Amino acid sequence: MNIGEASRVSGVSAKMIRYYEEIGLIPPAPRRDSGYRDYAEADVHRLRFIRRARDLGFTVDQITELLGLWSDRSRASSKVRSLALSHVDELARKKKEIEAMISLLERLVRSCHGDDRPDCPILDELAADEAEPFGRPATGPQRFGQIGERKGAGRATRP
Amino acid sequence: MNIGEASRVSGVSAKMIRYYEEIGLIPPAPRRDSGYRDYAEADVHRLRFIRRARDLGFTVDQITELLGLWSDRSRASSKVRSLALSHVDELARKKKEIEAMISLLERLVRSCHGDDRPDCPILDELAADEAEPFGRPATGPQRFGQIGERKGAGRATRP
DNA sequence: CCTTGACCTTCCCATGATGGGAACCCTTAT
DNA sequence: ATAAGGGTTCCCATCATGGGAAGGTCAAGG
Repeated sequence: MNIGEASRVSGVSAKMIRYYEEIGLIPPAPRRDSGYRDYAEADVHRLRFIRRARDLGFTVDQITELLGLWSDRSRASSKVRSLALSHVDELARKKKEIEAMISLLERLVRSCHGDDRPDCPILDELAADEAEPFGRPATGPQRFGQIGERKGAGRATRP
Repeated sequence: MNIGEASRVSGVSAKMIRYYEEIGLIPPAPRRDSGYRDYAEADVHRLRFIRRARDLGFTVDQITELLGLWSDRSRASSKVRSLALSHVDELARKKKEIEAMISLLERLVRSCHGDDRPDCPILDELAADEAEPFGRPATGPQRFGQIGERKGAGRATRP
Protein backbone atom coordinates (compact mmCIF):
# COMPACT_ATOMS: atom_id res chain seq x y z
CA MET A 1 0.00 0.00 0.00
CA ASN A 2 1.07 3.63 -0.55
CA ILE A 3 2.25 5.87 2.21
CA GLY A 4 -1.08 7.67 2.34
CA GLU A 5 -3.01 4.55 3.15
CA ALA A 6 -0.38 3.38 5.61
CA SER A 7 -0.76 6.74 7.26
CA ARG A 8 -4.54 6.49 7.40
CA VAL A 9 -4.62 3.02 8.87
CA SER A 10 -1.74 3.53 11.28
CA GLY A 11 -2.56 7.01 12.45
CA VAL A 12 0.95 8.28 11.74
CA SER A 13 1.21 11.17 9.30
CA ALA A 14 3.01 10.55 6.02
CA LYS A 15 5.48 13.21 6.96
CA MET A 16 6.29 11.40 10.16
CA ILE A 17 6.57 8.03 8.43
CA ARG A 18 9.22 9.46 6.13
CA TYR A 19 10.94 11.09 9.07
CA TYR A 20 10.98 7.85 11.05
CA GLU A 21 12.53 6.16 8.07
CA GLU A 22 15.12 8.88 7.73
CA ILE A 23 16.23 8.66 11.34
CA GLY A 24 16.27 4.88 11.23
CA LEU A 25 13.37 4.20 13.56
CA ILE A 26 11.83 2.09 10.82
CA PRO A 27 13.67 0.35 8.01
CA PRO A 28 13.58 1.93 4.54
CA ALA A 29 10.39 0.90 2.79
CA PRO A 30 10.80 -0.97 -0.48
CA ARG A 31 10.06 1.15 -3.51
CA ARG A 32 7.94 0.48 -6.54
CA ASP A 33 9.22 1.27 -10.00
CA SER A 34 7.60 4.64 -9.62
CA GLY A 35 9.67 5.39 -6.56
CA TYR A 36 6.61 5.18 -4.32
CA ARG A 37 7.15 3.55 -0.96
CA ASP A 38 5.28 0.29 -0.53
CA TYR A 39 4.01 -0.82 2.86
CA ALA A 40 2.81 -4.18 4.08
CA GLU A 41 0.68 -5.10 7.07
CA ALA A 42 3.71 -5.69 9.24
CA ASP A 43 4.87 -2.13 8.63
CA VAL A 44 1.49 -0.75 9.58
CA HIS A 45 1.65 -2.83 12.70
CA ARG A 46 4.95 -1.32 13.60
CA LEU A 47 3.70 2.17 12.89
CA ARG A 48 0.73 1.66 15.17
CA PHE A 49 3.11 0.50 17.87
CA ILE A 50 5.10 3.64 17.40
CA ARG A 51 2.06 5.86 17.50
CA ARG A 52 0.80 4.34 20.73
CA ALA A 53 4.19 4.69 22.32
CA ARG A 54 4.32 8.34 21.23
CA ASP A 55 0.86 8.87 22.68
CA LEU A 56 2.25 7.59 25.95
CA GLY A 57 4.95 10.21 25.78
CA PHE A 58 7.89 7.97 24.98
CA THR A 59 10.65 9.68 23.05
CA VAL A 60 11.86 8.36 19.75
CA ASP A 61 14.97 7.02 21.44
CA GLN A 62 12.91 5.10 23.92
CA ILE A 63 10.72 3.77 21.14
CA THR A 64 13.83 2.53 19.38
CA GLU A 65 14.56 0.52 22.50
CA LEU A 66 10.99 -0.67 22.80
CA LEU A 67 10.95 -1.83 19.20
CA GLY A 68 14.15 -3.70 19.79
CA LEU A 69 12.65 -5.42 22.80
CA TRP A 70 9.46 -6.07 20.91
CA SER A 71 11.24 -7.92 18.15
CA ASP A 72 13.43 -9.84 20.56
CA ARG A 73 11.33 -12.82 21.46
CA SER A 74 13.61 -13.85 24.25
CA ARG A 75 13.89 -10.53 26.05
CA ALA A 76 13.20 -10.35 29.72
CA SER A 77 9.98 -8.50 30.46
CA SER A 78 11.79 -6.78 33.31
CA LYS A 79 13.65 -4.69 30.76
CA VAL A 80 10.45 -3.38 29.28
CA ARG A 81 9.07 -2.85 32.71
CA SER A 82 12.01 -0.79 33.92
CA LEU A 83 11.97 1.29 30.76
CA ALA A 84 8.30 2.02 31.40
CA LEU A 85 8.97 2.76 35.04
CA SER A 86 11.69 5.25 34.38
CA HIS A 87 9.42 6.95 31.89
CA VAL A 88 6.74 7.15 34.54
CA ASP A 89 9.28 8.79 36.83
CA GLU A 90 10.09 11.34 34.20
CA LEU A 91 6.43 12.09 33.67
CA ALA A 92 5.89 12.38 37.39
CA ARG A 93 8.72 14.88 37.57
CA LYS A 94 7.18 17.01 34.87
CA LYS A 95 3.85 16.76 36.55
CA LYS A 96 5.33 18.08 39.78
CA GLU A 97 6.93 20.99 38.01
CA ILE A 98 3.64 21.89 36.43
CA GLU A 99 1.86 21.56 39.74
CA ALA A 100 4.34 23.89 41.38
CA MET A 101 3.75 26.48 38.70
CA ILE A 102 0.01 26.11 38.97
CA SER A 103 -0.11 26.48 42.72
CA LEU A 104 2.12 29.53 42.63
CA LEU A 105 0.08 31.10 39.90
CA GLU A 106 -3.17 30.32 41.60
CA ARG A 107 -1.96 32.00 44.72
CA LEU A 108 -0.97 35.06 42.76
CA VAL A 109 -4.28 35.10 40.96
CA ARG A 110 -6.16 34.85 44.23
CA SER A 111 -4.22 37.80 45.59
CA CYS A 112 -5.15 39.92 42.59
CA HIS A 113 -8.51 41.62 42.81
CA GLY A 114 -8.66 41.69 39.03
CA ASP A 115 -10.81 44.73 38.52
CA ASP A 116 -10.02 47.89 36.60
CA ARG A 117 -7.69 49.28 39.20
CA PRO A 118 -4.04 49.34 38.19
CA ASP A 119 -2.37 47.77 41.19
CA CYS A 120 -1.63 44.12 40.64
CA PRO A 121 0.14 41.76 43.04
CA ILE A 122 0.95 39.39 40.21
CA LEU A 123 3.18 41.90 38.48
CA ASP A 124 4.49 43.10 41.81
CA GLU A 125 5.69 39.63 42.63
CA LEU A 126 7.29 39.10 39.27
CA ALA A 127 9.06 42.40 39.66
CA ALA A 128 10.12 41.92 43.26
CA ASP A 129 13.75 42.54 44.13
CA GLU A 130 14.20 39.68 46.54
CA ALA A 131 15.85 36.47 45.55
CA GLU A 132 12.89 34.45 46.77
CA PRO A 133 9.95 36.42 45.50
CA PHE A 134 7.32 33.79 46.00
CA GLY A 135 7.56 33.86 49.75
CA ARG A 136 7.13 30.22 50.55
CA PRO A 137 6.61 29.39 54.20
CA ALA A 138 10.30 29.27 55.15
CA THR A 139 10.14 25.59 55.89
CA GLY A 140 13.43 24.38 54.62
CA PRO A 141 15.99 24.30 51.91
CA GLN A 142 13.91 22.96 49.07
CA ARG A 143 13.72 25.09 45.99
CA PHE A 144 11.19 24.89 43.24
CA GLY A 145 13.86 23.49 41.06
CA GLN A 146 14.56 24.57 37.58
CA ILE A 147 11.09 24.40 36.39
CA GLY A 148 10.28 23.99 32.77
CA GLU A 149 13.27 21.73 32.19
CA ARG A 150 15.43 24.20 30.40
CA LYS A 151 18.61 22.28 29.86
CA GLY A 152 21.17 24.23 31.79
CA ALA A 153 19.09 23.53 34.84
CA GLY A 154 20.87 26.38 36.47
CA ARG A 155 21.17 30.02 36.82
CA ALA A 156 22.99 31.99 34.17
CA THR A 157 26.44 31.33 32.84
CA ARG A 158 28.35 28.83 34.83
CA PRO A 159 30.87 27.09 32.56
CA MET B 1 27.78 46.61 33.93
CA ASN B 2 28.83 43.97 31.39
CA ILE B 3 26.56 41.25 30.17
CA GLY B 4 28.28 38.68 32.35
CA GLU B 5 27.49 40.50 35.54
CA ALA B 6 23.97 41.27 34.38
CA SER B 7 23.62 37.57 33.77
CA ARG B 8 24.92 36.65 37.20
CA VAL B 9 22.71 39.04 39.08
CA SER B 10 19.59 38.45 37.01
CA GLY B 11 19.88 34.71 36.62
CA VAL B 12 19.44 34.91 32.86
CA SER B 13 22.27 33.48 30.76
CA ALA B 14 24.24 35.87 28.59
CA LYS B 15 23.15 33.88 25.58
CA MET B 16 19.55 34.39 26.47
CA ILE B 17 20.01 38.08 27.16
CA ARG B 18 21.36 38.55 23.66
CA TYR B 19 18.55 36.43 22.29
CA TYR B 20 15.90 38.43 24.11
CA GLU B 21 17.40 41.56 22.66
CA GLU B 22 17.42 40.07 19.20
CA ILE B 23 13.75 39.11 19.28
CA GLY B 24 12.78 42.44 20.79
CA LEU B 25 11.73 41.24 24.21
CA ILE B 26 14.15 43.76 25.69
CA PRO B 27 15.38 46.94 24.05
CA PRO B 28 18.88 46.96 22.56
CA ALA B 29 21.40 47.65 25.27
CA PRO B 30 23.60 50.71 24.83
CA ARG B 31 27.14 49.89 23.77
CA ARG B 32 30.44 51.11 25.06
CA ASP B 33 33.17 52.17 22.67
CA SER B 34 34.43 48.63 22.80
CA GLY B 35 31.13 47.35 21.53
CA TYR B 36 30.35 45.75 24.89
CA ARG B 37 26.75 45.93 26.00
CA ASP B 38 26.21 48.05 29.08
CA TYR B 39 23.45 47.31 31.55
CA ALA B 40 21.93 49.37 34.31
CA GLU B 41 19.91 48.34 37.34
CA ALA B 42 16.64 48.84 35.53
CA ASP B 43 17.71 46.32 32.90
CA VAL B 44 18.60 43.79 35.52
CA HIS B 45 15.23 44.36 37.07
CA ARG B 46 13.54 43.63 33.82
CA LEU B 47 15.64 40.52 33.29
CA ARG B 48 14.68 39.21 36.67
CA PHE B 49 11.06 39.79 35.83
CA ILE B 50 11.53 37.80 32.66
CA ARG B 51 13.28 34.98 34.42
CA ARG B 52 10.57 34.63 37.01
CA ALA B 53 7.90 34.64 34.37
CA ARG B 54 9.79 31.94 32.46
CA ASP B 55 10.08 29.91 35.63
CA LEU B 56 6.33 30.08 35.86
CA GLY B 57 6.11 28.63 32.39
CA PHE B 58 5.00 31.75 30.53
CA THR B 59 6.05 31.82 26.88
CA VAL B 60 8.09 34.66 25.49
CA ASP B 61 4.98 36.01 23.78
CA GLN B 62 3.13 36.08 27.05
CA ILE B 63 6.05 37.75 28.74
CA THR B 64 6.00 40.43 26.07
CA GLU B 65 2.43 41.12 27.11
CA LEU B 66 3.28 41.02 30.77
CA LEU B 67 6.12 43.48 30.30
CA GLY B 68 3.79 45.76 28.43
CA LEU B 69 1.30 45.62 31.27
CA TRP B 70 4.05 46.06 33.80
CA SER B 71 5.23 49.29 32.25
CA ASP B 72 1.71 50.58 31.79
CA ARG B 73 0.94 52.22 35.07
CA SER B 74 -2.69 52.61 34.25
CA ARG B 75 -3.41 49.06 33.17
CA ALA B 76 -6.32 47.22 34.65
CA SER B 77 -5.18 44.43 36.91
CA SER B 78 -7.93 42.29 35.40
CA LYS B 79 -5.86 42.03 32.25
CA VAL B 80 -2.92 40.57 34.08
CA ARG B 81 -5.22 38.32 35.99
CA SER B 82 -6.88 36.88 32.91
CA LEU B 83 -3.51 36.34 31.27
CA ALA B 84 -2.41 34.41 34.32
CA LEU B 85 -5.65 32.49 34.44
CA SER B 86 -5.47 31.34 30.87
CA HIS B 87 -1.92 30.25 31.47
CA VAL B 88 -3.11 28.25 34.45
CA ASP B 89 -5.67 26.60 32.19
CA GLU B 90 -3.00 25.67 29.75
CA LEU B 91 -0.86 24.21 32.50
CA ALA B 92 -3.81 22.30 33.87
CA ARG B 93 -4.42 20.84 30.43
CA LYS B 94 -0.85 19.63 30.20
CA LYS B 95 -1.06 18.24 33.67
CA LYS B 96 -4.10 16.21 32.73
CA GLU B 97 -2.40 14.82 29.68
CA ILE B 98 0.54 13.75 31.75
CA GLU B 99 -1.73 12.22 34.35
CA ALA B 100 -3.52 10.22 31.68
CA MET B 101 -0.21 8.88 30.41
CA ILE B 102 0.95 8.05 33.90
CA SER B 103 -2.17 6.19 34.88
CA LEU B 104 -2.15 4.18 31.68
CA LEU B 105 1.50 3.35 32.07
CA GLU B 106 1.11 2.44 35.69
CA ARG B 107 -1.64 0.05 34.82
CA LEU B 108 0.54 -1.54 32.17
CA VAL B 109 3.46 -1.77 34.55
CA ARG B 110 1.28 -3.40 37.17
CA SER B 111 0.15 -5.98 34.66
CA CYS B 112 3.73 -6.87 33.80
CA HIS B 113 5.37 -9.38 36.09
CA GLY B 114 8.76 -7.97 35.19
CA ASP B 115 10.92 -11.02 35.68
CA ASP B 116 13.17 -12.74 33.19
CA ARG B 117 10.35 -14.36 31.27
CA PRO B 118 9.81 -12.96 27.80
CA ASP B 119 6.07 -12.36 27.79
CA CYS B 120 5.21 -8.76 28.48
CA PRO B 121 1.75 -7.20 28.55
CA ILE B 122 3.23 -3.76 28.04
CA LEU B 123 4.55 -4.61 24.61
CA ASP B 124 1.47 -6.66 23.87
CA GLU B 125 -0.73 -3.65 24.46
CA LEU B 126 1.41 -1.36 22.37
CA ALA B 127 1.31 -3.91 19.59
CA ALA B 128 -2.37 -4.69 19.83
CA ASP B 129 -4.41 -4.56 16.66
CA GLU B 130 -7.50 -2.96 18.07
CA ALA B 131 -8.25 0.69 17.72
CA GLU B 132 -8.67 1.07 21.47
CA PRO B 133 -5.76 -0.88 22.82
CA PHE B 134 -5.85 0.39 26.34
CA GLY B 135 -9.12 -1.32 27.18
CA ARG B 136 -10.75 1.28 29.30
CA PRO B 137 -13.90 0.14 31.09
CA ALA B 138 -16.27 0.83 28.20
CA THR B 139 -17.94 3.62 30.09
CA GLY B 140 -18.59 6.12 27.42
CA PRO B 141 -17.37 8.14 24.53
CA GLN B 142 -14.47 9.94 26.12
CA ARG B 143 -11.11 9.45 24.48
CA PHE B 144 -7.74 10.12 25.94
CA GLY B 145 -7.41 12.98 23.60
CA GLN B 146 -4.41 13.81 21.55
CA ILE B 147 -1.94 13.56 24.25
CA GLY B 148 1.44 15.18 24.02
CA GLU B 149 0.15 18.21 22.17
CA ARG B 150 1.60 17.42 18.83
CA LYS B 151 0.25 20.19 16.70
CA GLY B 152 -1.92 18.36 14.23
CA ALA B 153 -3.85 17.18 17.23
CA GLY B 154 -5.20 14.51 15.03
CA ARG B 155 -4.60 11.33 13.31
CA ALA B 156 -2.44 11.21 10.23
CA THR B 157 -2.84 13.32 7.14
CA ARG B 158 -6.11 15.08 7.02
CA PRO B 159 -5.65 18.38 5.19
C1' DC C 1 55.51 47.64 27.18
C1' DC C 2 53.79 43.11 26.48
C1' DT C 3 51.62 38.91 27.79
C1' DT C 4 48.03 36.30 29.79
C1' DG C 5 43.56 35.09 30.85
C1' DA C 6 39.01 36.39 31.39
C1' DC C 7 35.76 38.61 29.20
C1' DC C 8 33.11 40.33 25.17
C1' DT C 9 31.42 40.27 20.09
C1' DT C 10 29.09 37.98 16.00
C1' DC C 11 27.92 33.99 13.39
C1' DC C 12 26.61 29.35 12.57
C1' DC C 13 24.80 25.00 14.15
C1' DA C 14 22.04 21.65 16.99
C1' DT C 15 18.20 20.17 19.69
C1' DG C 16 12.93 17.16 19.05
C1' DA C 17 9.06 16.12 16.76
C1' DT C 18 6.32 18.10 13.87
C1' DG C 19 4.07 20.75 10.03
C1' DG C 20 4.08 23.83 5.66
C1' DG C 21 4.96 24.37 1.14
C1' DA C 22 7.33 24.36 -3.49
C1' DA C 23 8.68 21.95 -7.56
C1' DC C 24 8.18 18.09 -9.81
C1' DC C 25 6.76 13.03 -11.03
C1' DC C 26 3.14 9.05 -11.19
C1' DT C 27 -1.48 7.00 -11.70
C1' DT C 28 -6.07 6.66 -12.77
C1' DA C 29 -10.50 8.03 -14.29
C1' DT C 30 -13.05 10.80 -17.33
C1' DA D 1 -5.30 14.10 -23.33
C1' DT D 2 -6.23 16.22 -19.31
C1' DA D 3 -7.34 16.91 -14.50
C1' DA D 4 -7.28 15.38 -9.93
C1' DG D 5 -5.16 13.39 -6.50
C1' DG D 6 -1.61 10.77 -5.19
C1' DG D 7 3.56 10.44 -4.49
C1' DT D 8 8.85 12.26 -4.13
C1' DT D 9 12.63 15.34 -2.41
C1' DC D 10 14.22 19.49 -0.42
C1' DC D 11 14.11 23.50 2.34
C1' DC D 12 12.20 26.17 6.07
C1' DA D 13 9.87 27.13 10.59
C1' DT D 14 8.79 26.18 15.23
C1' DC D 15 10.50 27.24 20.63
C1' DA D 16 13.92 28.38 23.96
C1' DT D 17 18.14 27.07 24.73
C1' DG D 18 23.12 25.79 24.52
C1' DG D 19 27.80 24.87 22.08
C1' DG D 20 31.58 26.47 19.86
C1' DA D 21 34.69 29.02 16.64
C1' DA D 22 37.06 33.23 15.27
C1' DG D 23 38.38 37.35 16.74
C1' DG D 24 38.27 41.95 19.59
C1' DT D 25 38.84 44.15 24.59
C1' DC D 26 40.32 44.83 29.11
C1' DA D 27 42.87 44.54 33.46
C1' DA D 28 46.55 42.72 36.18
C1' DG D 29 51.22 41.34 36.57
C1' DG D 30 56.00 40.56 34.74
